[in-house]
Parts: sequence; structure tokens; C-alpha cells
Amino acid sequence: MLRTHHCGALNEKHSNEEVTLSGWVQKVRNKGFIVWVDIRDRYGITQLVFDEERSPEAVFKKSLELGREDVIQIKGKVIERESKNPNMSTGGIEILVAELRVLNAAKTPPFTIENETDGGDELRMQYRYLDLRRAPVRENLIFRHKVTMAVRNFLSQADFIDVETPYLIKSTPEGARDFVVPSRMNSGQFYALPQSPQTFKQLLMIAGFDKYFQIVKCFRDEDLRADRQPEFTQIDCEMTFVEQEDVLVQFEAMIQHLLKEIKGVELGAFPRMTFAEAMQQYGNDKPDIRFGMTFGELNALAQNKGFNVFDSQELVVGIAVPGGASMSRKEIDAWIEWVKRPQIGAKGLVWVKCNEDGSYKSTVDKFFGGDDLTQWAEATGAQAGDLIFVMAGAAHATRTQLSALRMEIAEQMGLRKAHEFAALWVTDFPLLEWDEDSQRYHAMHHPFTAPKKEDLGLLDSDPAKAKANAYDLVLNGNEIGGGSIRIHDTSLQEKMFDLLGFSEEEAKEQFGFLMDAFQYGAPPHGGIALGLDRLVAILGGSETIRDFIAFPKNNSGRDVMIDAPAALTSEQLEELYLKTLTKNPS
RNA sequence: GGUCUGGUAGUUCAGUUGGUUAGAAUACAUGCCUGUCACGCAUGGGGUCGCGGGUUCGAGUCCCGUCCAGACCGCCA
Repeated sequence: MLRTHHCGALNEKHSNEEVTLSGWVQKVRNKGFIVWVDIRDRYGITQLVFDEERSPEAVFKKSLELGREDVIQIKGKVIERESKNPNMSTGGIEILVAELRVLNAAKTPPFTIENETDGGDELRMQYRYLDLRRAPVRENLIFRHKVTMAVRNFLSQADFIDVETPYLIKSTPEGARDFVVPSRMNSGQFYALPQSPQTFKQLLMIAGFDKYFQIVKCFRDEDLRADRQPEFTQIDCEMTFVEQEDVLVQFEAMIQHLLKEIKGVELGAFPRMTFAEAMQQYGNDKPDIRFGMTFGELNALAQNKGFNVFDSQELVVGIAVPGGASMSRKEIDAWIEWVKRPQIGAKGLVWVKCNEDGSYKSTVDKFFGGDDLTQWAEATGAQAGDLIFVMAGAAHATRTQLSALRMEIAEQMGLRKAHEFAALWVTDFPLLEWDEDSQRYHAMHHPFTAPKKEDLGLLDSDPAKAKANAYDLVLNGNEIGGGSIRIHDTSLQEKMFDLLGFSEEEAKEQFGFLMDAFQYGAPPHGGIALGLDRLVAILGGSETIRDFIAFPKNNSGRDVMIDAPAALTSEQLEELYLKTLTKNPS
């Protein structure tokens, strides 16, 4: 038997027991006459002791050879420590080792396997299997396991059925770029990996499964971010005979359940906000509502007072920075420079200090008196001691810029607390958005999203104004899920494809199977997909999803451990007909 | 595709205005140490300063190019 206990199991109650432990050498502390070795496994760390007087001579000698990360097995007696360590669960005991076996000696690892490692990100990814030995990384994955188990249990109890859908499917031009897989048996043809199992889950509804879920990998060949991976996991769900309200209620209950079970946090009913309200109040369709600083529109108050910078613009909008009046000129200037960076692209920033004595100090004192600024303060919710930042420009761009400023200020002021949670629904998204590049409408959610019933007429008259039965779930300023009520009617789906610029033939070629299915008794249905990686990261108090993925890809989509992607041999290329394709692109 | 930041010992970093033999911590090795647990002390080995070119008497340092990494913008139905 390789072990009788794991390395986190033993304490004073086991005193004098003979035990066998196996694990990795965490640390050797050689004091000359006595050697302590910490042995580690998934469950914890136990201290071994080798002693000139108490240990067999050969065993003591062998202990001097041990190095970090050697895999060893020991037999020995549990004894109480002379000096105990109250910081560890096994800190009251140690094992007086009688037998030592090195199961597998290890090279010195390139970084320290400790909670606070000295390894940088790239190195840790290259040796991810060593990084995963570190407790914080291991805990993140165990945390993820707990979340997925809670999700599975919740959905299964709510009668959702887990059905697997294929990974090798067909490429479609809508949406993100597809990852593509060449077919050896069908020369010159390609599968695509799914961006989501969207059409399959709709077909399952048509098939009568009523409630479906799947924790499923999805693939998108787009540029990456800290919170975006080329392959990522969704909690994909679909329900039959439901309206928007039914889906919101079901998944609000799921998120509340998760927060309670995983974090012990009681979330009340989720606020709901239309897309238009979110944009107007937060400049953002995924607002972080854990803190205030909502937008105050100042057009009526600030225009036509002789300040040309405001008068000429579509929108004048401000936010109150709590306690900001104490900012130095230098700090304020730094914010002005921050919004002028190309990534933000603002022209500048007007500021107003709301002094404790009720007076104001601003960059626009020449144009606006105390009465004006009092009204500004009311509109932005600024109190004495606060600072108002004001931006002006084209409405959408300015809101986006001010939103970026709001988020950055909140980040720096510590208002985005990792272990405080606020969720909300954002609803009533536009159905379509105009794309300048391709000079056509794109589906804001996806082409299967049903328009609001009352907006059906707009599809002919003014499609840009039509709203969708689509909704996003937002947690702490992150979109963690989105869904919609789907179209289940052939003629409406045809009309949508038409609006999106598909010819009848293209629509038939891409989605003929779905259109056909709609004609055989498709029930009303809708659903949602939640980004599991992001959800787990946020629940875990981080926004970097790589910390919660066992083997993540880097910024360029590379796995630096296995060194993928990689070139194929010319034999492989030939077998896949790719050599010919490169030579003669048709 | 773009903007910004970085690349120096196994590792994490410092390196001033361009000037002697490129440093620190940690890791590693050796020795010492009668209860360590971030053990301590001493000694030692360890460098293609990402790569290529240029300026200069002289480049880790300045310039140009390039590669890699990270954050962000575009993109992500």
C-alpha cells in the first residue's frame, strides 16, 4: 500500500500510530543533527522528522539527499511536536520516519512551488503541471468544480436534461470567425467548431426535450483578452413553451442559488434595466451597479451659456466622484490625460470641485456661476466634497468614454470590491445594428432572436428601431450570460435572414435544416448561455479567467506548454488536400 | 490591424547622464548549526543584457528593424 493517510489528515489524535504517507517534497530544513521534510499532496502538508539519534542511520543519511519535488513514500510513527505550528492543521504532529523510499527523484523546478511563487506568468504556463501543484491554483480549479456541480445539480433538479451536441459542425458566416477542421474523407471540405450549440439546442426543443442544458466547450477565432479564450465553456440552456419572463425567473433563481451555496451571499431580486436605460445611466450595456456615479445629462443646464465646447456637442454628461474635491491639480490632470489616450479618445474633461463650504471651483468658472453648478451637482448627484467630471461630444462615443472613466476611477478608489456581488438583467436590446463596413444590418444577439411582438411592424418600416426579446445577465460589471426568445416560425425567420442580407439561397444553404424543422411543429422556445469561465472567475474574486482554467492559452492563442498550434508534416497536409489548396486557391 | 508597457543570473527584479570586472533577493551547491516551519550563518558556482543592424573612442543604456510576453482599442452574431 502506497499510503494509509493523505498529507492533510493527521493530527494529535493519531499520536503513536504507524502510518504510511506518499507525496512530494515541499521543503527540506536541515539543521545538522535533525532534518525536517515537509511532504505535500493535494490535501495538505505533513512534517517529517529525521534525527541523528532517533532515526536509523541509513534513513537519516538518505534524508540528506532529498530535494524539492522528489516523490517519496515514508513509513513512520506519528509523534507530537516539541514545538507546534498553530498555522497548519497538521502542525501539532510530525512523523518520525523509519523507512524512506524515493519513488521518483525530481529535477529542481524552474520556479518555487509555493503560494507566493517567484515564477512569472509565461514560465508558469510553460510548466503548468508544476504551477497546478501550487495551492492557490489548485483551489481555483476545485472551486470551479464546486460551481459546475452546483449548476448541474440545480438544473437537473429543475428537470433540465444534459444532452451533448456535436463539435464538428458547419461554418456559418454570421458572428465570430470559426475555427475550422479539414475533412480527410471529404476532399477540400471543412468542419467548423461551434461558436455555440445554438441551432442544435433549438432542434432539441423542436424534438420535444422541453428543457435542455449542457456545460459545453465553444470556440471563437477572435483576438483574446484577460477575460477571453479561444475555447471557453458555456452553461448552455434552452426551454420550451416559455416567454422572456420565464427564462429570467429560472436563471435568476440559479444565480441566487449559486451565490448562496458557493459564497454564502443572499442576492435579492435582480434589478432590471433596459438597454437604453443602461446606456443612458452608465454608458455601458453591462453596468457595474455595486457603486453609484451614475450619469447626469447636462444638455439643458450647460448648453447655450456661451461655452462653445458644450454648445456644439450632441451630449453633455457628467459623473460625481465621491470625495473627489480633495484631488490635487496633478491628480485631476492625470485623469484628463488618461481619457485623452488613444484607447479612450476623449478630447478632454471639464471638472468642478464641490467644496465643503458650498462654493465651487471649476475649469469653466468664466461661463457658469454657482447657481448653474448647483444644478449640475443635483443632476449628477454630487455632494459637498465631491468632484464632477463632465464630457461632451457625440452621444454614443461620449457615453462610452465616460463609462471607461467611471470604471477606472472606481477601480482605483477600490469601489469594485471582489467579494461584493450585484447582478442585474439588461433587456430590450435592439434587434439589429447597422454595420458600416459591410453596409448591412447585423443581428445584435444572433439571427434566431425573436423581435418584440409589438415591434414586428417595424421590421418593414424601420428595422433599426425594432427591439429584441433578448436579455443579458450582468454580474459586477461583466456580461456573464445572454439569451433570447427564439423565432420558431419559418416566415419570420426568412424575414430576419432577408434583413440580414442573406439571399433566399444562402439562407437555405446555411440554415435550411432549421427552416425545415420549423415546419414540423416547432414550439415557442427560448434560452440563455452563461460564460462559465467568467462566472467562476468573478465568484472567485478575479476577472482573469486564465486563473480558473487548467490549461489556458496565452494572448496569441498559443498553448506554450504543448507548443500549439504547430505546423503539419507535408504528408498530413497532402492527406487533407491542403497542399493543393494552398498552391491553387480556388 | 492599432496603441501602450516590458524582455538583464534557474527565477523575480535593480542598473543614474553612454564609461572600471553588470548587481540584489531568491533558487541551487558545499560547510556549520540541539526544535525548524519564509529556519539561521558562512562560502561558492551561475550572464549571448531577446535577436539583427546602426550611431559612438566606448552601448544593458541612444536610434532603426524584428521576435516574444502582457494590458487595452478594433474584433468577439
